[in-house]
Amino acid sequence: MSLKQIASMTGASVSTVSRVLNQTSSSCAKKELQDKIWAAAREIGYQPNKAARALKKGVSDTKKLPRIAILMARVTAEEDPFFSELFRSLEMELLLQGGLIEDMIHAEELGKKKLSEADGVIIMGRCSHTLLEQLLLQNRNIVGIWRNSMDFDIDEVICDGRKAAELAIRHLLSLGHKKIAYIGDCSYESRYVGYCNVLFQNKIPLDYSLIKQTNQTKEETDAVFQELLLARQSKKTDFSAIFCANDHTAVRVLKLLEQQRAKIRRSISVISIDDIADAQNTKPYLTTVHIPHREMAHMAVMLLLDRIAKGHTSSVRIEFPCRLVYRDSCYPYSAPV
Amino acid sequence: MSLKQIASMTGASVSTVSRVLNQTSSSCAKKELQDKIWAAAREIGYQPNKAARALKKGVSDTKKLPRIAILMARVTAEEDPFFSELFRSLEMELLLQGGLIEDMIHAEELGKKKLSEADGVIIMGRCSHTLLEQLLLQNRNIVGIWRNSMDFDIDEVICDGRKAAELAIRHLLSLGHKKIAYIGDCSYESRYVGYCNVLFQNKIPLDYSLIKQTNQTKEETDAVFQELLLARQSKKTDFSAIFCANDHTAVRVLKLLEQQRAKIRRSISVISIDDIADAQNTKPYLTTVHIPHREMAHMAVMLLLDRIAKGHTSSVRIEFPCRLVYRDSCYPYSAPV
DNA sequence: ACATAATGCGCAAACGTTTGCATAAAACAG
DNA sequence: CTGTTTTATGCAAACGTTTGCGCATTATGT
Repeated sequence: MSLKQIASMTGASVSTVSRVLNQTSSSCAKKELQDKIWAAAREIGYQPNKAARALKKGVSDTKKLPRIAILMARVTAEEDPFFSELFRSLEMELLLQGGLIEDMIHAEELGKKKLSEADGVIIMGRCSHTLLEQLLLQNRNIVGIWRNSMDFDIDEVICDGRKAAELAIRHLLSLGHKKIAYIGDCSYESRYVGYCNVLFQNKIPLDYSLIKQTNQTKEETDAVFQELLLARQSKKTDFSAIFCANDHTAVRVLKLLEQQRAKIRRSISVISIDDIADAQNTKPYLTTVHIPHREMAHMAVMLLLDRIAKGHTSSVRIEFPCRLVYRDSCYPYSAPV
Repeated sequence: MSLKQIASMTGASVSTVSRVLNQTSSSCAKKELQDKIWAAAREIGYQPNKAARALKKGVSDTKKLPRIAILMARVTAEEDPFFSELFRSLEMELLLQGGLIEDMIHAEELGKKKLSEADGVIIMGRCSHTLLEQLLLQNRNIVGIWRNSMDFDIDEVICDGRKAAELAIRHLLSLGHKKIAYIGDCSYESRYVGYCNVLFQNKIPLDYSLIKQTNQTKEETDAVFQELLLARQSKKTDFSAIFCANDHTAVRVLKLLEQQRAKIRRSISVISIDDIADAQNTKPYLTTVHIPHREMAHMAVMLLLDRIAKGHTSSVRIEFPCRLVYRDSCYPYSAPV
C-alpha cells in the first residue's frame, strides 16, 4: 500500500498522487484525475507511511519529553512505606510513558521558580490551599494523586479511604467481631469515618476506649498498643479485632502481638489498608485492603501527559476501587473462655 | 547527526558505519576502525533516526488500528439531541485518536458475533445487566459512557445527573423561586433525585401536582405542559419556574411559553440540563447545565485505547463535573400581582 | 492570432537507514 | 608461489515520501 501503487492504478505519477492526497494546492490536478486518485486511495484503504513521511519532512525524531515536577510531602519509606511505593510507581510510569522528572519538590521548600519551568505537576498527598492556589496561577496542568480532598479545580486520581475502611470493617463484622479497636494516624480521617460508618450502620456504639490516635512512629504505636492491652486486661473493654488505619501500623501491631502472645492468650484479628509489600512479610500474613497504586500512577501520568499535549479543559476526578486481600490475620470470632 | 557524518569523520563508508554500530556481524571491520567509529559516534552523541530505520526495515507502520464497537440504544437526534451530540463526539475522538469504528450496534439487535471481533466496546447509555454480563464474557475492554449506574465492573465515564440537577435547582432557589415545576422523562431518575434533594434540603415540600413525568415526544410534552397551565389557572398551584430534565424538553417548553404568552401574563423561568446546540436557538436563550460531552468522549476513547494496548486491570470510574451556563431563561422571582 | 500567464503533470533528488553484491585485501593451504 | 577461502570494505539500490524544477498544455488578455 503506497503512493506508487495508487499511481500505477490511476496512471498518474507518484508526485501527482502525493500532491492530490495532501491537497498541497488546489491547482495540482484536474478534477477528473483527482477523483480517480481518491477513488483508488479509498479502494486500497490508503494510509500514509508515517515513517517515510517523518523521514522526508525531517521531523525532529526526538520530540522533547515533557518535564514533570512532583510535589510531595517529605515522607521517608521508614515513616510511610505506602507513600514511597506510590512514588516508585509514579517514577516507573513516567519512565514508561515518556515523561521526564524535572524535579522533586517537597511541599515545604517550594521554590516557585522551578515549578513554572515544568510542563506539568503531580501533587502527591496533601498540600495547603494557599499553595495550590499559587500553583494554579503558574500552571494549569496539575494532577493530584492520593489526596482525599475535592475542594479545588484540579484533576484528581483517588481511591476512597472511606470505602476501603468500610470493606475492612464489614469483613470483620462478617467474621463475627463486634468489639473492634482502631489505631490510626490523624491524617486518615476518611478511613476513620468509614470505621465509624459501618459500626453505626450495624448499631454498634463507638467505644472510645478502643479508639487510639497516633502518629506513625514506632514508639507511639507501641505505647498506644500497650494502652489497649492494659484496658483489655482490666476487663473493661475486650476487643477481638484491631483495625489499623494503615499497613505500616498494622505490621508493627502484628509484631507486638506476636511478642506478647503469652500475655494475650487469645488470637486477635488484625486488618488494615494499603497492601504494602511488607504486608506479606509478617507472621501471620496481613489481611488488608489493596490500594491499586500502580494503576493509579498509570492513570495519573497518562492524564497529565494528555493534558500537556492537548490542553486542559474540564477537570476530572478518577476514582479507583479498592479490594480486600484475604490473608491470614483475621479469624472468625470466638467467645472468650 | 547521521551515519554519513560519522562516515566522513572516520573516512569509512556509510555502510561500514551502519554495520559497526549495529554490530551486524563481529567480522565487519578491523578493531581499529571500529574504535574510531564508536569514538566518533560518542563524540556527536549519535542517535539513530527512528523514522529512517523504520522505513527501511519496513516495520509495519500501520500498526493495525483497534476496532471499536459502539453499543447504543436506538435513539434518533429527533428523540434525544444530546445523545446524538455525544455520539458525534465519540466518532470524532475515535478518528482523532486512531480508533476504527468496527460497528455500531443497537442494543436490541445485538448479534453477538460482531462484538467478539471488536477489540473494545463503548456502551452508550443504559443496557440490561444480562447483556452486560454476556459482554463481559466476550471482551474485557469495555467502557461505559453516559450510563448513570455503577453496578458492574466496567470502566465508566460519567457526569453525575444528581449534581447537575442540584446545580440547576439551587440556581432557581437563589433567584427566589420556591414553586418549581418538574417535567421529565422517567429515564432521568438521578436528575429527579437531585431536584427532590435540594427542595428537601431547603424544607420546601414536594408538590406532586407540579411534577410531570413524560416520555420525550413533542405531543406528550405539549399535553403535560397544558396540564401544568390548567392547574395554574385554577389557582391551585402557582409555579414560577420549570425545571426540565433535559434541554430537549426545555426547548419545547420555551416555545410553548412563547406561544401562550398572552395567557400566562407573567414570565416563567425555565432551566434544564445538557446544553445541546439548540439551547442557543431558543427565545430566550436557555439557561442550562453544561455536560462536557466532548471531554467525556475524549476520556472514554483514551481510556479504551489504553486498555486495549496495555490490558485491563482495575476498573475505574471517571467523573466529570458539570457547570451552570447562565443565559436568559431564568429571572429573579417576583410575586404575582 | 499572438504573447503571456496560469495550470497540470512528471522527473528526479533528497531524507537516513539497511543490506545484497562486488571487490580488494589478507590469511591460509597445498 | 599459486589457488582458495576468509575477512574487510565500499557501492548502490531500496524503503515511501515530499518537493523544486521544468515542460506541456490550457486559459487569459490584447
